[in-house]
Amino acid sequence: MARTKRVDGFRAPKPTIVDVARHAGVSAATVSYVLNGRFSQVSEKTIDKVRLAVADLGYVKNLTASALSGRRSNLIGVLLPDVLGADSRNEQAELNPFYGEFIFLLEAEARARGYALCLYAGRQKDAVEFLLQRHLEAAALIGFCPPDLQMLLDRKGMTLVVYDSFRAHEGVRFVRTDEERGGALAAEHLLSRGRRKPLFLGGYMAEFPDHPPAYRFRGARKVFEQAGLSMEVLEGPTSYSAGFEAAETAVQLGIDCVVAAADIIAAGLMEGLRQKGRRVPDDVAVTGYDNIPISRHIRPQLTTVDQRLPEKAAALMASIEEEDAGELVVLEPRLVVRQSS
Amino acid sequence: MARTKRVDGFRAPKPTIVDVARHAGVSAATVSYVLNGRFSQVSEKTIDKVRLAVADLGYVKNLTASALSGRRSNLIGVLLPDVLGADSRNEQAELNPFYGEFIFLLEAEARARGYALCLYAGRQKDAVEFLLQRHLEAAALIGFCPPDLQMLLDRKGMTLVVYDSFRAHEGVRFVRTDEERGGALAAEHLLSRGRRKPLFLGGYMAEFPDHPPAYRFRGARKVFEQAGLSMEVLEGPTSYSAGFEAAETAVQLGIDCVVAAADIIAAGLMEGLRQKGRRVPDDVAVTGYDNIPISRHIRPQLTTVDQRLPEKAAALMASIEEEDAGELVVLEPRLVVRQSS
DNA sequence: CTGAAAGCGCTTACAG
DNA sequence: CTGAAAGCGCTTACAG
Repeated sequence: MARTKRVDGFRAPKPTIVDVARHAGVSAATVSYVLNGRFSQVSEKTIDKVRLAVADLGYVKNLTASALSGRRSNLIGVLLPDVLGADSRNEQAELNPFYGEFIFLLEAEARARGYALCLYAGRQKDAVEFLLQRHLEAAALIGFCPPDLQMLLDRKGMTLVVYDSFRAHEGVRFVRTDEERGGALAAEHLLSRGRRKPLFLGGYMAEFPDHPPAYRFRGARKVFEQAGLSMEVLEGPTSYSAGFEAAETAVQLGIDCVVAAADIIAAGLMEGLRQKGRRVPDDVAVTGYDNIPISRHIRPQLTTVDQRLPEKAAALMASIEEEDAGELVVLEPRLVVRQSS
Repeated sequence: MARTKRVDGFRAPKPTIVDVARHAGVSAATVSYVLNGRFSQVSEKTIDKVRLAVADLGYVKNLTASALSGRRSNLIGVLLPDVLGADSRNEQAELNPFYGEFIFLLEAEARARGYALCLYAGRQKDAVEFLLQRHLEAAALIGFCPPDLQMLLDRKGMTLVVYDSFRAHEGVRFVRTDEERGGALAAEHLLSRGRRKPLFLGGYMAEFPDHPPAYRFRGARKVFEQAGLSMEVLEGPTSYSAGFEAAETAVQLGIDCVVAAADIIAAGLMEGLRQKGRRVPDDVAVTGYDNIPISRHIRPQLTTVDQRLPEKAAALMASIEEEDAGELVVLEPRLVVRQSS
């Protein structure tokens, strides 16, 4: 709208509600009622007149005005981690494929409910301003760990749903998978395959005991401990190269199975093991986590724990929309057995 | 904003420009001038007073109101293909990792210029309504081939930038890579490696002569023809499984190199070839297209053509923002030689 | 069932 | 340099 453009034909000015009202021979208020489905207040005949006028004029409601006049904006803010920026811990600046997939899932859920998504992936300190400025109805925090963002927004009355986080705050909603159960699932599976010398690979358990990898780790450890076994640990970032480089240590440790904190790590590890002449799963059984597409593509195909992304996207939107949604939705992860174990 | 929530403390009402004005002892108009950097119209002393009041009150401008009152919305619509929906031709419903990466790049570019992104990935027929409703300043079309969308929006005065498309429309801007050159790059490389029996794999050249794969195909064919060689063709969707299944035909054809229309196809092909006992690159040299992360991860690492995504994201935003941006920005692709060739 | 009017929070000519 | 006023396009009590 900012820029005027040379137009060969005539520029159709966007009709407003007043134009529709005039065209239909009614008041703007009446048009508004029809538009918003307040049919109890309008006669059938009037409804038809308005609808005809809307069609005739090609009227499209201006949601900006609608939002300003006190109604809902139908916009949901999605706060994403600053993967491209300096905040990121990922030295490769390589994107977890998970995000793209999740954004599409979320968008579809939002659209089905009449919302649109507004993205923000900048620095956390500027996130509040973003959310407050845009008249957003709610915010979904993905991979975001804002220290006081949640309280700040709560004071402004904005609904917040935090995805895949464990930090508990008053009045904030959570959607996540039972990560500990996921780790346990992987461990139980490896045990059932007769593995006895496990290694957990990836994540920063000491530094971020609140992040998913730490939960996966604890879930796996508990299972092995109950079987009288202890699990080695190798911390590291969530990247292919981290997994690749870990192959050497894995070999030195003489382990016979690996619970990787993410598929991408497992993929790197398997290639590293292959180059060292170790066979998967014969010498080392490997499980990943996330069930990203790559896990089906590499050979051997990766056994992994499915995050249930579609269900989580749906739960997230439901949690945003429903007044009485619970404070916490926890979905059960699912083991996907393939060739690597 | 839609929902009222129980708040333990008091709910801080968002201060408005009037509150700031009152606090600073000036008029709302003056506050607006300061907020918008119209400093020539305000004395230094007043500017300070206003700024102080803004800080005191924690004022954040309501961009919805700002947009409505005739100014820019600072919102850009991003139209994505309906990969999850019925429109999609991708039977696996598997997301091209390209999109996630591109969205992040675009968001960063947009943010740096003061815009936010608003996503839409629904049916094409509803896209116009989406764009018109939200008071968007411009739209970026990614993988979208709207028949008359462009003209429709042009009549409404909305800036459009079409990404990776070749359809020429009056007054629409394009950003893309020189796909024909990319195909040529791959072919020249394979020729220089002594390959003489090429196959082009993927895309629907007859059905969609306007889509990138068709251009890549023609670029590659031209190079081989000039060397006196003819190129086999195998059309198909852009998916791992399509590549995997093509391995059989590739072997039957007795070709010694493959120009794949996408990395994901090449990845599937290489695994298929491996299972048939063919070695890459010894028996068959393979090139992909896109340079997605997976191309570095599979073994042998895939030789591919880089799309120059970051540059394209920047060019797209520049094209949206700059009044006098050209109608067409074409970036040169780049060959990335790895192990598969 | 329908409409006149005020208001959402900002911006922008227009006066002064 | 500063402010009063109208307006952006919609919604919502409030009358009738």
